[in-house]
Amino acid sequence: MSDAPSLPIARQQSVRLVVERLLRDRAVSRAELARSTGLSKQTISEVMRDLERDGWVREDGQVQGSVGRSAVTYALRPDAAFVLGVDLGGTKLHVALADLQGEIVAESIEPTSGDGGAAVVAQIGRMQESLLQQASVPAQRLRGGVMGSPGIIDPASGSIVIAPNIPGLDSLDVRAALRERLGIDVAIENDVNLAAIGEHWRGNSRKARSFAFIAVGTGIGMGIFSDGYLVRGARGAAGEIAYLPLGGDPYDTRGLRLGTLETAVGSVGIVERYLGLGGVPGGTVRDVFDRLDSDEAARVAIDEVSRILASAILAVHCILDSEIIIMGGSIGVRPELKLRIEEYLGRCMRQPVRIELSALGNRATLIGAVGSAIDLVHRSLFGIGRDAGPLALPAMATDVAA
Amino acid sequence: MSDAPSLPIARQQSVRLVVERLLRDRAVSRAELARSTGLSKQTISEVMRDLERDGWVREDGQVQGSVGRSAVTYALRPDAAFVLGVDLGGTKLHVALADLQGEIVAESIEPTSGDGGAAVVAQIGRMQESLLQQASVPAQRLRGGVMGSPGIIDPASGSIVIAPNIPGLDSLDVRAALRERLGIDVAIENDVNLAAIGEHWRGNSRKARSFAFIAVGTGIGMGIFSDGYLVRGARGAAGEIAYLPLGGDPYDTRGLRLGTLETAVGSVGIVERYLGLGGVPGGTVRDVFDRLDSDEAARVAIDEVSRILASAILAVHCILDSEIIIMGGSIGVRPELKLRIEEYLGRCMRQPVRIELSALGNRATLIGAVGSAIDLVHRSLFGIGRDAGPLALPAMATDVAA
DNA sequence: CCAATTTGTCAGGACAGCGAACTAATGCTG
DNA sequence: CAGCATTAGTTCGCTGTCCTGACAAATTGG
Repeated sequence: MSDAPSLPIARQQSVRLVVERLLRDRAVSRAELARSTGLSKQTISEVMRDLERDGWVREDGQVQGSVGRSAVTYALRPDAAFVLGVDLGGTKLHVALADLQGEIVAESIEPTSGDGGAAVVAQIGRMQESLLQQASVPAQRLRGGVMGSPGIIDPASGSIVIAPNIPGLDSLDVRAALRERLGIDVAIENDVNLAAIGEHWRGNSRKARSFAFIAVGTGIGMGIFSDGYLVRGARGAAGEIAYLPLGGDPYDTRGLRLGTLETAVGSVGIVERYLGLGGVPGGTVRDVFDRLDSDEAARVAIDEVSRILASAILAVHCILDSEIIIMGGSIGVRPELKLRIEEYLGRCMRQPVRIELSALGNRATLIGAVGSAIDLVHRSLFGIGRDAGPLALPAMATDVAA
Repeated sequence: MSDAPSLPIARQQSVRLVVERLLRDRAVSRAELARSTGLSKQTISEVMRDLERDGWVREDGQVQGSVGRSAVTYALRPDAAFVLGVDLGGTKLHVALADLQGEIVAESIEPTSGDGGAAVVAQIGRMQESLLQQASVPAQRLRGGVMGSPGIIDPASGSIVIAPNIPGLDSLDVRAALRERLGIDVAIENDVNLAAIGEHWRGNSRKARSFAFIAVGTGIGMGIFSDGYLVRGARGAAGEIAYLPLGGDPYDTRGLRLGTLETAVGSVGIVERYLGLGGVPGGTVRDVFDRLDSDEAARVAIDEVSRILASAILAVHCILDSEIIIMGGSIGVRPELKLRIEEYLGRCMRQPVRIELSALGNRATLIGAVGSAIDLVHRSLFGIGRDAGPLALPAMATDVAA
């Protein structure tokens, strides 16, 4: 905090090099730091003295080299700062408090307030205070946060353009309101994009620099990583595959309104399809899946949905050449669906793309929010990867690439 | 050249700041540089003295401020270094020699040698020597090059994985062979990607940070920019929209082999479609377009192609949220096609994406190669934007964003 | 217990960058 | 036309980072 603004450029650079190294390996000795950064031993000593004085690092054990004096190793203090991750859904509001290592120290879920944007901001504020108290974290240690929300977020301003589920959220300057109420800067990002970030950080696409996360549930959406960077698009609407012209006629007015693909494979579409095939009325998507083995209509319906999803994945893969596709969302994580999609993919691709189920399930957005928040805090404190835009996450804590 | 390796980090940083500013505005005074970089006047003076001594910049006129002493302005010397741009097509080989400002000082076209990869490399070598002589440029001033080729280029190694038109090119280490023969480092990139870079640099998408360049000709391909970066994909196959599951059945074996979309709207597909509608046999795509007003079969055929292309553009736009779509390639640049596509887009999108024709035509790849080569040389000389991968072009000369 | 090796600190020097004072050039004004 | 305000660019002295080299401290192996 006190160092970033005032320190001269040269020292900032040195600090940055040291911190970047410390982010990769938990415990590093001063001598090792000197070797790997190319700085001299004294420079390292000085930097470490300052970092330790300000509470950013601490001694963390020793290391016995085969011969010679043993070295004291240093590690970042996970409790040097904390971040807030928020998953704002239409029905549930999930807030987590985590330290700089990504360890969640407190979290809570509440039904989302139905009284509009300002009430939701106040609710988040109350939950934040409760979590801070619960984990005995002083408020000034909280250094930033990220909130995921359905809808479209303008990449330039970071404000919500379209918020489908929460009335009055798009008319409010949520970011300013959150800063006012919480006392920290909170970046806002599309929930599916954050889920993709979560899977990249702690999930099933950790090693992939190019992948897509497809969420199939009530609606359908996608988060895209390309070369390790989140793809947002010109207006923050990249990955809105609800409107893909597959599974129906894109010139139909209904597809124009709700999205052709979403109409075909969203939860409403699946149930309608099942009924159209003579299925038993009065059930949900869950029931359709449960009847897969006994009910021919269910089998055919899910088969058709899988076929459409496979062609959507083919389309995505053609355009993005992703290394892996992660399936998420309440419907997307069903293994029965994955099996069928893989079968169809085998019939329309020479080298079918790898499909994996989300490892984080309904926590993906929350974990992505925490990960992004940690990255943002690192960036603001040490200027790491400052050339990259916010939430680009190329130098993320777990990114092992040199 | 001689400065980059030996200079201390702080000075390199200063030089980099100065050069980045000079790349944006042609002529800048020292006082202005001091203000915009935040460095002190003396530091600027010293940096400029060194740069001028080494031949990178020169005095370039004066400027009259409304009041006060007039300032001497400096500009980068365009002739400080030269680059080679190569467009390697299946039938034509196009090579250009350009200075650091992107001014092409000599260029030539030859039929591509039919004797395979090694012969092509030798041919490029001969053309390079001829161009250097023609423009009286000493060989040591040539500092780098970029070559565009159809096929898939591995993003990690930069070598050609699949080269459809030139036999023996994929088995050869083209990059090493070119370095050996030309004496410079030559990066290789997909031709459509380079065309997209060309349009971004000097064409119709100059201000767009997210756009797609779609080339429709014998085949169909796409180059993608997202947030100012070229999207390559995991294996360099991003933008291979030939396989999009539109305009046909993706589970058909023919679509699997040739690509569903390409089968439908490639030149062969257009002619076949025209014949199937009862058109006059024995013509080319050009003839079909020429008969648009007189021949009902031609009108319907082009209409259907436009409808399919519109849905492809819709698919691309859903996934990428591009600001603008540039149409290129021998078929893609036809205004008749653009008109019809726009009509269909108006019927399947609430806010139709902007469509523009390529401003560079069949020179797009060559110009993109020159632009990337200049960017690479800037990068290697001054370490500009070193965090970004090769050819990412975020700090390109014409990029006005701060 | 000593030699070898590695860790970490203590000086001294080199140098980039800054601030302030100063000189130089230009336009405006009385 | 002289003087003043303003801007451009230089010289000088200072601060602070970083490096080299020497040295003390700690640890292992013989």
